Amino acid sequence: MDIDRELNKEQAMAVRCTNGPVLILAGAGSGKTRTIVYRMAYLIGEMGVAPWNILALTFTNKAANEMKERIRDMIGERAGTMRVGTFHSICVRILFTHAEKLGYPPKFEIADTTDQKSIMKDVYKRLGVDPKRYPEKITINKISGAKDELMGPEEYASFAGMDFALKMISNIYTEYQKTLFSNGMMDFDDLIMNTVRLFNEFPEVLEEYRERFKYIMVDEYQDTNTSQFELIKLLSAKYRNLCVVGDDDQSIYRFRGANIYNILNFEKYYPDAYVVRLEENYRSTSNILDAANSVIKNNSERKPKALWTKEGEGEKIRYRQLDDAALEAAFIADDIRSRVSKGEREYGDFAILTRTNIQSKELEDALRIRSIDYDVVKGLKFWDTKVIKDLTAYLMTVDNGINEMRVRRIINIPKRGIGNASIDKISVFSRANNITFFEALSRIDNIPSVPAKTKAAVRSFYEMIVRIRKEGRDMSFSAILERIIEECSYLDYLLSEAESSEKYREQKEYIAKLKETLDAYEDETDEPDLTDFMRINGLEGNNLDKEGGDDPKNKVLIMTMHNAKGLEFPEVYMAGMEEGLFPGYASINSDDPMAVEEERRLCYVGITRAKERLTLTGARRRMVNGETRYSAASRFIKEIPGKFLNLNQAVEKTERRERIAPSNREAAHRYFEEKPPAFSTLKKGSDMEKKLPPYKEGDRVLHFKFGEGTVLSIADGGRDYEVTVEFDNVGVRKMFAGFAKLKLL
DNA sequence: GAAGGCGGTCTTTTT
DNA sequence: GACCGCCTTC
Repeated sequence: MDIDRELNKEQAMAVRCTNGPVLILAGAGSGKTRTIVYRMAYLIGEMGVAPWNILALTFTNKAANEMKERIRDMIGERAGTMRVGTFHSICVRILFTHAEKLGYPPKFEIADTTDQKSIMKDVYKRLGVDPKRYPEKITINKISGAKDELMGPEEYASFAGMDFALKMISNIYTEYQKTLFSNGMMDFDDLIMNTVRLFNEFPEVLEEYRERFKYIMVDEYQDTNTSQFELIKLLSAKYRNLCVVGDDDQSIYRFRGANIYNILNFEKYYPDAYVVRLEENYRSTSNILDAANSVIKNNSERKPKALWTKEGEGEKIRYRQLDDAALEAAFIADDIRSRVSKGEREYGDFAILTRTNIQSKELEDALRIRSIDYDVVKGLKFWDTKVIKDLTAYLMTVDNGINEMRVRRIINIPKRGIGNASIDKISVFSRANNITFFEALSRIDNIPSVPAKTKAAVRSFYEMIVRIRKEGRDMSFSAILERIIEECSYLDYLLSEAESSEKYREQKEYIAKLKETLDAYEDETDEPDLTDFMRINGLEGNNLDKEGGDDPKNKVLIMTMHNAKGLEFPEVYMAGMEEGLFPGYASINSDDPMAVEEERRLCYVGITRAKERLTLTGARRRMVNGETRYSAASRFIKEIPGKFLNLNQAVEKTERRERIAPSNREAAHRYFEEKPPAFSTLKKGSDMEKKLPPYKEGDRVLHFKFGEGTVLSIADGGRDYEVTVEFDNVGVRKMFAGFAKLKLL
């Protein structure tokens, strides 16, 4: 390892600065991971630090795995004793050893988003809360936010005080927490909060980990929330060897509680912190980098910085506005295909980035039709599927039956004639007698007012589980799973429920995948245990991409920009660059100006994924929530100076006409004749004639969808006029006069 | 208790 | 357009 030759000056400084708090401000593509990995190797190789004294915290499993791999490449097997993982997985490991101190069973389970929802539903029912007045989702978010700020139910109660609505949330929070606890579960936020609690309440435990983790590094520091900050603060307080790496411009998880001020104020919190800035970008051409810079500089809350590169200008960034989402997808797919057929690229060189997951549908269709290999990188989908939820609930019930929620889930799957009324009675009975829900099943005869038919069904369900449990003692997990599927005729059930054969096939694939995962787990674990299995996998969202057919590498990747963080591709498409989608309506309409800034950071992340060629696309028309929505080009496009952009409108026109499906041709023609392009900033040489709308400020107008409203202002937006209208029912909206077709009243 | 129909909501992003 | 929960009917 020759630090001075293999790293630049700043990177080398970051590596050599091993004592005390260090803040590495690492711009996109500045060799951040490289620096971290070298730093760890340096600590071990040059400073004589024992590998097991190093803790590296990341935000995603992907990042953790990459880091592990790279450090292993550098220092070999010794790397195995370093602790590298996500905040959540590290906390799980700590809690695994100490959960009993907090009163949890040592085999606690992790409640994922779906589990949270069903627990919340149960809580609402018991407390008699109206989900219409207090939507579950919002409540879950509030509770999650409280936990991020380390507020337990008691603290929340005193914070709520006499405020009625807050008190309601507080009551729900208390009951929710009790339910989780009695099910032996922790949700994601609990993992962090409880670890902090453990450290605060048991100083000897904290001391143990302080000694263990003498050197702490935190990646993606800009995404940490308050509880995570507290955690690393506690852990690092003794030796103070805390090195955080991040980029405030890439903070994109505020909605999940990330506190950007953790990084913005790091130097205030640690006045003696050594600060290194990595500003040389090794990834992108200067056109791409300059575009990214010019977008992000519109944000107010950021540390000023200047990314630069030795790379040449490269190609200009292309922007294409197509007429609808299908044409947008077709444009991208054709573009990729032509690049590949010319032999310039392989499929694996391309990534298509989207703002939302739903956007992938059209893109997938377009790629599939053209036989282009692709993969969609999806979040937690696998473990969140109905089939997997069902079957793991079965497995856990066979294993121990402790978790009421899981038993309830499957007691009537497939239909056995055990309805909600009876389930509730059993639940009440179990509480009254202080036994578990599953135990109550064996005493179903003692529960009054359950119909005889139902009782018989419950008995046979209970006996089946006990039977499989007994027989399964010396079977592999996947064999037990097969037994369950057989005994319940689960496949028949799926077939009868499935709305399409395609879906059924997919579900069977999921089952096969689950079996595989179970087998792999049993193979590589000394003392396999289903609770442990669930815990590991509940935290690892997408290991679906591990398989991926013949050549998993050579595929076009479709993913959200959130998912793309930390990755890079020779060619990147950013699809859906439209006002209302990106930035999304929620952020535009938010009264918090920081909301749009977060979207802009996401845009910055997207742009900086591209190494050589970046294409931005948008659709004028898009189906959203079952209705057509017209949108103007994203403001982010307008923030990119023209000199970095290439707008080849002529090309677009011919492409567009070719791609229209015959059935839509007529409608499309009509559409083109009527509608001038909405995109407005690129005025030079416009041959469009813009017409002054027939209304003026203060006039009452009618919109085909939004109804009546009053014109607030009309602004010259280049090719078209931008009209702001305050609608009586839907509030203030901005639109282009050419599109909106407002009628004067 | 189950099945089928209706109406409301959702789509931001994830550990 | 899809999904979910609620309601009605059998």
